[in-house]
Amino acid sequence: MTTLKDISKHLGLSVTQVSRALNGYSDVNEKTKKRVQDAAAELGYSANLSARSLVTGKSGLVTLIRAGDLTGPADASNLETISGLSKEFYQRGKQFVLHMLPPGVDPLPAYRQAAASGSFDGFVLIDTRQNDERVALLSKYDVPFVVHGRAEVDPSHAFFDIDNMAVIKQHVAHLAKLGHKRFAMLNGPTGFAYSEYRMMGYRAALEEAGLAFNAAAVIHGPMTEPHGMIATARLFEDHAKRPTALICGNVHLAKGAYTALDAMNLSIPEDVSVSAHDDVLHNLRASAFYPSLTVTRSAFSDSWVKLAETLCDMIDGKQDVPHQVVENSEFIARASTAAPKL
Amino acid sequence: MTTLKDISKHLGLSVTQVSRALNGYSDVNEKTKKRVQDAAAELGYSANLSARSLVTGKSGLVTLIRAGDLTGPADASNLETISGLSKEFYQRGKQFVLHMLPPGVDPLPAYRQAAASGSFDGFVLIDTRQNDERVALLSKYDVPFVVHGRAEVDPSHAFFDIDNMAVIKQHVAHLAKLGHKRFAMLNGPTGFAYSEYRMMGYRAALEEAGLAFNAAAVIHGPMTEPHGMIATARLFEDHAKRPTALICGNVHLAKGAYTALDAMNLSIPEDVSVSAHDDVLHNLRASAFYPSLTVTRSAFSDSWVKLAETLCDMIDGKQDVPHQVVENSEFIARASTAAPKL
DNA sequence: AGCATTTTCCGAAACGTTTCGGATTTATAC
DNA sequence: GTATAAATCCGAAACGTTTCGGAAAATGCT
Repeated sequence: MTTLKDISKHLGLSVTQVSRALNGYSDVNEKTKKRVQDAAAELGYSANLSARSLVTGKSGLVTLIRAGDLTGPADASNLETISGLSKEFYQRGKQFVLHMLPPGVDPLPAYRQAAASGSFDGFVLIDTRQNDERVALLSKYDVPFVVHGRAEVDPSHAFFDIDNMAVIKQHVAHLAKLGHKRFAMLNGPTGFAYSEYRMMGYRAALEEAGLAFNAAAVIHGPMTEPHGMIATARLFEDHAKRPTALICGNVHLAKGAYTALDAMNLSIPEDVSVSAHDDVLHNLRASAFYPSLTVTRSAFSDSWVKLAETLCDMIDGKQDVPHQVVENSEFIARASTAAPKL
Repeated sequence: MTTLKDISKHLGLSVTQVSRALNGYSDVNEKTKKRVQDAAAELGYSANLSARSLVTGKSGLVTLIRAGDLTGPADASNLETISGLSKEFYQRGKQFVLHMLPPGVDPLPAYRQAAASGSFDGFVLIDTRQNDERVALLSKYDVPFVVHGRAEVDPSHAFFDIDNMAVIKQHVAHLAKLGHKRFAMLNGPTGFAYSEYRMMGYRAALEEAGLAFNAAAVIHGPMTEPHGMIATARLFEDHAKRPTALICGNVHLAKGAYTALDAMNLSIPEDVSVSAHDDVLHNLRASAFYPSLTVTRSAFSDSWVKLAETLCDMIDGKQDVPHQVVENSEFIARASTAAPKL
């Protein structure tokens, strides 16, 4: 393993200058800078991270800790999460440590230990619930962390989120303008901040449109295709009270809804208008639906970029950058929504 | 962050003794050992991993480096790979660092840099090709690594693999015994060691059964359901030369084969016997096929346990444990194979 | 008591990097 | 040519841990 000393001996320079040359300091001659870089490349030098960590106090490690029950239908997005984060951190020079716990294990002790050891520069929190205890824990240890979504309604922590209230408002407004009066929504599971935000947006938008809110027409549950199918079937059970507009939390739910509606001989958009929020996952494209699906769109993958960027900024002590980012979603009207039949 | 020095001052001991006490050395009095441990707990001490790494030369980090084009149909197994490895290493006290490269990027430079930096105690290699350059690279740097599958026909590196020759031999033997004479096989992509091993097993088993090998009846390609469908359709195009037995590289291929055969009005097992190798992935269960699928079975998840175990043994310098493990697969005859029609 | 052993402890060096303060060289101005 | 400023370099200390070699204290043996 080549060290700075090796390079310094090889070039007749001091270790100091070699270090400064490689780290791009301004007080080293451009010529020697190049010489050093060439020598480093030639000797295959790569900095020893432990040594660097020791003196800088930063380990260069960030981590994601999760319970390992990732074998469900959300597989694909989980893989995108993990690989997306890894990729982003890698490009920013951080090592991404993945801690997958055995299924069903409470992750909190693992978080506590990781935080106490001080071995990690930062944490990424995903799948956060409202008032998530992990937020309190990491705050106590005063270690940087960034949250996907928001853990509270008015959080003090760094986060990246989409404007979930606005998302649903766009759907309702679009459908109300088309003339719909009987709405239904397939929301995510209760307890997650995004579900609550969407619920708030739903109620507010209905009120704004002068429509009554019907609690029975909102079903909370996992955002999967099977659940979308089952829940849709339940929503349309009672012929008398059938909604004419169905808003789905994501495209998987919408996919299930399509199947269920088809099975019930209801056509889209003639009998029912369907719209959804589209996270732009690779394995299910909203534009490939038939009829093509009206959506609000915010690429899931944007999150990783922002989350990584924010966390790195926090670690590097940049104060002037915003640590709370709310992204807006684009509304795309397609063929799955139309005016209701009279 | 409390350090050894803090504890030593607090107790009036030397840093040396505190270190040795915490690491359970025998040359420290039991009484002081307890005193030190209590003080450590009281002060919330947790060893600085960077400092330890620097002197021991072991970082406690193991890594998996991959090109990030994981958005294809193999998603689920990739997630199982990653989460499985992470879990196993975590339980063995190693930090699992995931390096996901942007899609299409040559991973070799990343491997070189990671190996040269000496920051990692070990590497896990998956999706290895025959004579994989990564094996040569890591061998050169003399850093421990373990391979899923084998990168050469008679490798010198540590690996965990299933006996792919025997796998196919079991299929052929079973089907030949039932009376089949016209075989076909959907194999994995060329260039991968397991595909080659399976090919060897296929040829050897046919010869053993006194049957001729027909090159046109073997199709190499991605082990996905769509490819299984397309390849099967092609194999059964020519009515005159239709095989009566089809061996599939995995259950996804088999799934595609089922669909294609159904579309061609060929029934299983009356017209065609189908069997496959089953990696026991969570998202597609062989026993849930209709008719239920005859398989050789080796749980993919066993690999992570063995790979992690082996790599940790190598890192800790255990010489007496076997570093090359070939697992046998269980053969399970089910309803998808039967004697051919006369 | 004197000596040998064992037990228990400690000082100092080392790991590879960054960084502080200052030293040396080179360029600029008069 | 000299004084001053700028550019370029370097020695030494520090980060927190482990470990080598040996020292001190306790114990055992005659």
